Amino acid sequence: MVVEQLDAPDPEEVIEAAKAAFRDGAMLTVQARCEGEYEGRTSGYLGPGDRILVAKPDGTFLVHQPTGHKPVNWMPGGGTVSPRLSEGGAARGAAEESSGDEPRVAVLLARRTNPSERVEARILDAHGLTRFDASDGASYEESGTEAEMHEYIEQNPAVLEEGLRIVEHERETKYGFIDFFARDADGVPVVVEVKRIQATLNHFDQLQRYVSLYEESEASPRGGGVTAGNEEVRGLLVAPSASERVRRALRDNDLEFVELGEFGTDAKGATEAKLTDF
Amino acid sequence: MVVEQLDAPDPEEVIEAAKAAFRDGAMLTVQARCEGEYEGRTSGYLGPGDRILVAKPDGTFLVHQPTGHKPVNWMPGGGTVSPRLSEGGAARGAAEESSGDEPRVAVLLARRTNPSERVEARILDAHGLTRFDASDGASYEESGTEAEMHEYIEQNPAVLEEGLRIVEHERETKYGFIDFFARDADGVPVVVEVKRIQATLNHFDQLQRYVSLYEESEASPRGGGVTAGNEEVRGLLVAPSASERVRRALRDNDLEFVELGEFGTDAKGATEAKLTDF
DNA sequence: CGTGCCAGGTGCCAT
DNA sequence: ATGGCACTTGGCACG
Repeated sequence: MVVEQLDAPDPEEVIEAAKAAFRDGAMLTVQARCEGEYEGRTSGYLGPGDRILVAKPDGTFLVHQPTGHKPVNWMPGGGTVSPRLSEGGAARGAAEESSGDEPRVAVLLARRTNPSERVEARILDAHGLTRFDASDGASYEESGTEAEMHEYIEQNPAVLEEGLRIVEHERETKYGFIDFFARDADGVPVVVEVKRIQATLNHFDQLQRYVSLYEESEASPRGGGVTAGNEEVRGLLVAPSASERVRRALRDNDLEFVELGEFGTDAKGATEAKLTDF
Repeated sequence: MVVEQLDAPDPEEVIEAAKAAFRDGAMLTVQARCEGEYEGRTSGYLGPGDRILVAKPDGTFLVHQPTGHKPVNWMPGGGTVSPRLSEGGAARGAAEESSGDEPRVAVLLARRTNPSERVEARILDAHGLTRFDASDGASYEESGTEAEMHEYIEQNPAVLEEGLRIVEHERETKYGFIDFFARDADGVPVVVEVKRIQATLNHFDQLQRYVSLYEESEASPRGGGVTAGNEEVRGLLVAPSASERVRRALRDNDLEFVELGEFGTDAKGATEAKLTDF
């Protein structure tokens, strides 16, 4: 049996099922009305409502509200999720609990260290529970990444500029990594920063950091010359597009923008994915 | 009935349940062996394996493998998820499908525009399905955010430096937003960038951008003076910590680092959360 | 709607 | 472990 479902389990059943699932390395899904609490890098509280809880064998824990892409609360893998029975009432403070005979509720507590943090979900009403003995050996294969864009540029530096010669890829410098260090047709050094998406001000920042570094570090060994020699380093920001703010920032700082989109589909045999389009 | 569970539903049942759930604005969870495919900002493929699929009424769609915090495939809200029956076989290419009498499989297709992208999950074997008519009016309340750190600094500018006076919060400039614009005890202008976490090179970049901008924009109206007057602007990066690289970058560019952690727990009545510590 | 920027960012890979 | 950086980043706030 790959899955095992419980309908409206009581707290004890939730705890039992959760313990068994974690013991056996199964995934657990619970549909429930619950409260949530997080304490760690920040802290927060989520009042009662209907959510889906997911616990994975690697310690991952997710609390999903009915809307939104991100879990409202979560714990990355590496820690542990421990189920336990607790007194009813709000997670907020014990003061609200008046009498001692409140109904017991199931609690899922996810913890980890480094950073030290915890998520607690108090299951006020479990509507459904599913245990899933999942087995998955596949891993996601992606293409169209910036790494591929780098390869494409390295193979076809002329798409950036005629006569450009790539000297080094991922050059490490005192302040960070330059995507490409190159020289133009006249031998002038060129620092290249590549972005797969529309360029932002932070991307401009990066390029500016690398270029000003280069100016410094290469100018200093000259010694004698005052602000000598090598203002002649160029900076290229390569991206499919850029906002006007970014273009102006580049211009004002004597940096250049190279528009490059649809890499890999230009020169080579392209027009392939168009068939499954609609 | 808040939840409705199906055990090992056949493809037709999956489609029916999915249609009904989407029509009624319910959340859908499916435990299944499936393939995944994404096409949009990049493209990618995920071979067969056991995963949990979650579809929300707002168009959110998630594919979760047995490990990892992030869904392996997903679609943010705003689009639509549409269920449909399709021929069996790999999503990879129609060429692999030899005969026409393959078993039909249920497919969940999530799409949106702007950006145009789609995720397709081909459900090869549905182990379990749960429909959840969830109702959740609560929203997450968080504290310890950078916004609160800003408030704290605005109330207690002396924690940054004795005699510092905050002039403006969130000042907009030509290239972006300065967290604080201030003046020190001598009236010298100070640009302040605040980070809640360990400072990174990008954070240094931001501060550097704002400072050099200030130097420019204030120097130009002076007109006559050659590189006149106002090199005298200071830049402060405020964060709980910073790597050595960042500290050096700051030093080399005549910017300053102010270590500030545990904001709000210093001056005020603190030592509160320590009780629920273990 | 785009632009800028924070996020409990997360994940990957390097030293 | 720490650091630098991309990410189908997502999300919010503001012009």
